[in-house]
Amino acid sequence: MNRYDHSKIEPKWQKHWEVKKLNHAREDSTKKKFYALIEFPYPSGDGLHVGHIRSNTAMDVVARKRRREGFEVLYPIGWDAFGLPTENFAIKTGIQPEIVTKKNTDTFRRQLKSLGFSFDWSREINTTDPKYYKWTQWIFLQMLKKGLAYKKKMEINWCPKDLIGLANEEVIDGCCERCGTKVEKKEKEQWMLAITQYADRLDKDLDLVDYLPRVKTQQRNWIGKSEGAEINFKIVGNDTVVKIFTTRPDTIFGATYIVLAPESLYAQELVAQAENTIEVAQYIQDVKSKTDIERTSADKEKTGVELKGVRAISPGTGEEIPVYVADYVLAHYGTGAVMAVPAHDERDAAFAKKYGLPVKHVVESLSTLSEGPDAVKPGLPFVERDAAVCIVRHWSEEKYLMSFYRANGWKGFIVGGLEGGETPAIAGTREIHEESGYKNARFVRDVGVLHSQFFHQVKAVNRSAHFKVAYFELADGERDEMSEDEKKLHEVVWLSEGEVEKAMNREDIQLAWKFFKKGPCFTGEGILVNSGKFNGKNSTEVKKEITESVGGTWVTKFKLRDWVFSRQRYWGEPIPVVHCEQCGVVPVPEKELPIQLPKVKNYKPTETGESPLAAIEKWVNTKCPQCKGKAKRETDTMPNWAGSSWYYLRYADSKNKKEFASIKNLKYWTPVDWYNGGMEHTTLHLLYSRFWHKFLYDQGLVPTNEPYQKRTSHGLILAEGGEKMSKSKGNVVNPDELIKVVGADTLRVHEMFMGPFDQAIAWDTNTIAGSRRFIERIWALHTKVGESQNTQIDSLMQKTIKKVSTDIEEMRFNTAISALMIAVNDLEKETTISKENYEILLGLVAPFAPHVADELWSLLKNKKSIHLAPWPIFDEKRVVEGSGKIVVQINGKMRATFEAPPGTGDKELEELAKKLPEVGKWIEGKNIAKVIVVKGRVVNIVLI
RNA sequence: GCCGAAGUGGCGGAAUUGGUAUACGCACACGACUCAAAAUCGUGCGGGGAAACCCAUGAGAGUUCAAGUCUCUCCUUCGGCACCA
Repeated sequence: MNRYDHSKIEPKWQKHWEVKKLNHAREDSTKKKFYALIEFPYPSGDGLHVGHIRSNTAMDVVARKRRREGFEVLYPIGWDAFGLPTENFAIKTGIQPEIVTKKNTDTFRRQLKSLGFSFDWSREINTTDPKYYKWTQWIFLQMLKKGLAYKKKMEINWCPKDLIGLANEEVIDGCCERCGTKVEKKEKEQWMLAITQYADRLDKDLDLVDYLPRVKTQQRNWIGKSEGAEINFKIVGNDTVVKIFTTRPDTIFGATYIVLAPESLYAQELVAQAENTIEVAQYIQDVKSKTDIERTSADKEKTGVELKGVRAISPGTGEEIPVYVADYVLAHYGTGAVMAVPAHDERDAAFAKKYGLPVKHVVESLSTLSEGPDAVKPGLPFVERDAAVCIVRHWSEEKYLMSFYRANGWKGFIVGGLEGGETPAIAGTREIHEESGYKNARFVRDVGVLHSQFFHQVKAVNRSAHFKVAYFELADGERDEMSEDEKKLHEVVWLSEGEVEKAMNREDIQLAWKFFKKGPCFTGEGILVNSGKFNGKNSTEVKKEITESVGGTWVTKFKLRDWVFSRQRYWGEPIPVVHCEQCGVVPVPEKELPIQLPKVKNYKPTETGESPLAAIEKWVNTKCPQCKGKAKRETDTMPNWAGSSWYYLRYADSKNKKEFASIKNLKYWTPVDWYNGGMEHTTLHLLYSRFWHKFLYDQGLVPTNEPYQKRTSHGLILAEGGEKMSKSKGNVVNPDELIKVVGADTLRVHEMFMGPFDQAIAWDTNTIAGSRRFIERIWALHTKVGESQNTQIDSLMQKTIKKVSTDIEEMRFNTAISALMIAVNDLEKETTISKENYEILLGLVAPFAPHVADELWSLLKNKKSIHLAPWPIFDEKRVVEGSGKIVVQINGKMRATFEAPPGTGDKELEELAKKLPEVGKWIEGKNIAKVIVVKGRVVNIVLI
């Protein structure tokens, strides 16, 4: 056999591995286990995507390496087969989803097998198999039992033309994806899962697992934990109390009104008490009829309406303040009501500005310089001083007067002390004249107040300055000469807005400018004022104290919302409950599971928006398990996230008829050691399955707190133009064709070599030739195997073992292949290669190109598969120290290289370097300041 | 707006973690083989320059004997979240 023919080799070895059950995982093994997992595919009609191949190959490489390292490896596969595309296909064609699913999974199975993935096919699962979804339903019942599943009225997206409820992803720009009709909102009772009860643990336990940092942060942001205070605001004249949530209880003395979310219970309750009930009710109605996009679009102007005659008592000041209903407050977060502090919250500021509401400042900024010559000197006392900061506009141009102080390099505005209770208007006018000579400055307005602590170099004291920022305009350019003293201290310049922003080099001055340009809304930490007994204190430090003083409580809130678990669809797991006229919602007894999907003729939802199951009377009408009276089955089905929330557990014991998986098997296999999947699943699937797992853990049904020990993510493969691959764009790459032409091994190698595994990359069919050549070269090398002794080659192969081994662990597959290519290039130059070195090469290539590796391995008269051979072990003793090439730098620039035996002393290297002619011409007649020698690598000669 | 990742040849991308920038592959050019082509093999391949050398890792500063790598500022691109009080 001489020619490399992938079309013969690949099916041959695939069959061989299957017959020998090479990839079957055994839980009775005495070996240490390793559970490798990829996200099981949705078997779409498009067939396998090159993206699937990328992540499957990656974990296949890891799994194959682990087996050879002596682990008992579970690398399973199955089908996440419930879902919309199949159902929509059924609606359109009338073909049963089961039949479509069967056809699609057959295609996927054939394709995956043709790629030689080392899946344990004996554990194959399918979420649409009643033997599987029996347990999905069973887990739901356990949640129902524990009160984690409940019903709630929710709004769904409703297409009035297709008469169908739409998932969010089916709504494009507020319109139905398929018919373009504007989507309406419709209220429906929906099943919910209380994932929020696990919010804190889902956040905290991220500390226990080894996930990609970006996965962790994305989950943390999604969960959105934040701490704050709940504080009651009494409504004047009756018993109503509005509880608000705030993370800034320290600003409570600045609350000038409160705001209720339109959908909140508070709004519903208080609308009747308002003098303008009709107006408010109309506003609430208007908000409801808006689409999500209209409501949340980027920088939409805030709207709202006052509840006239309704007043709340601010618990800090005891003052009566107005009550508004406005859609910038969300009903589902916090308590659905907020106190508005326009002085210290940007949103409240915008709203207050629009509706002319009062602004009360209660926190003043305090910046303390801690770096540079003006940094506060510890130990020195502070000298307090009131001062005006003067922002001065040019008389004819859009320019502002800045003052550059010579002593400390401070670039700011003209500052002058306020003597004996002066106003900034008076003091400012005087100081502008004194410091710049300009005579006709006119005070326009106060801008804001801020405090600053720094070391005053001229006065040699720590200064605690209270800056009152004021805005002036010059009437004309009339000016006196600046005094010599002033000229020594600073110079004044006119700068445009952009130049001002670039020039300012102190935090306090930047804030002064921000107040001037954008209004004095200050959202930072600072000193309290106008806050009764809390005046002068640090705003952050007294948060809890203030909360307590107004009778509030300190609480933790989450952005995460409960999971809407109902779908008004056919192709999903039926929710296993019945609705009894007598007993209400009754769970189906566990022994009656699974509740199977009945066969139907029409897969379209009913006109009332219920799932098509509602039309199957024989199925719907049933008896109540409790009272045996008339009852109707729940016709909602589960979302396709349900089956995928626990599938990794089923793999541990996929044939079990008594339990979803035996605890014995779970104890052996779980947690999943390494789970690779897409970033797009970070906040849904990954979080949902962590939630289910924790629930099962709490019931004692699984042995671990977390399902996945390690989580990594692959980058997407895009079409050649860089867009997403999609059937509609016609840019999908067909793997069958590629496998036929270049072979599975080449395709696998190519996908690993394309680029960094975790980054998105555009497909490029042209470059695949390089991967094919690589394999052909490995093939050709087998004719060179013979007697050979070459320590250089031995060393190279040892280094390659090390590089490939660590690169696989870090998922740097592209550089692993690159190292193998380098090895092949060097081996090609030899006339003979030792069997040992060739076997090392094959051993390292095997996880990437398993078929050709096994074929060549057998040509070397090995009886057992290469995939049963131990993973090559790096032997440091056989590594020959590098050739001893030393780089000579002059002032850090490479000028020459020379050879020196490894272990040459530093001094000797220096002397050798100096003797080189290329070096001599640089150092001749120059003084050498010093010479730096990096052991065995660099000699850097530094000239003066 | 906030959070995260990244900017290196014609292209995909390397760089022992601060020590020869452009490994490996693709494309391209030339040569060998061939009647010819493909395949294969060999050589070359960041820019400027005859050369000595000089310039180059998004831009600008800084630290260092030495910076793609560290620090700061800015620009661009891609992801995620988006009125979360």
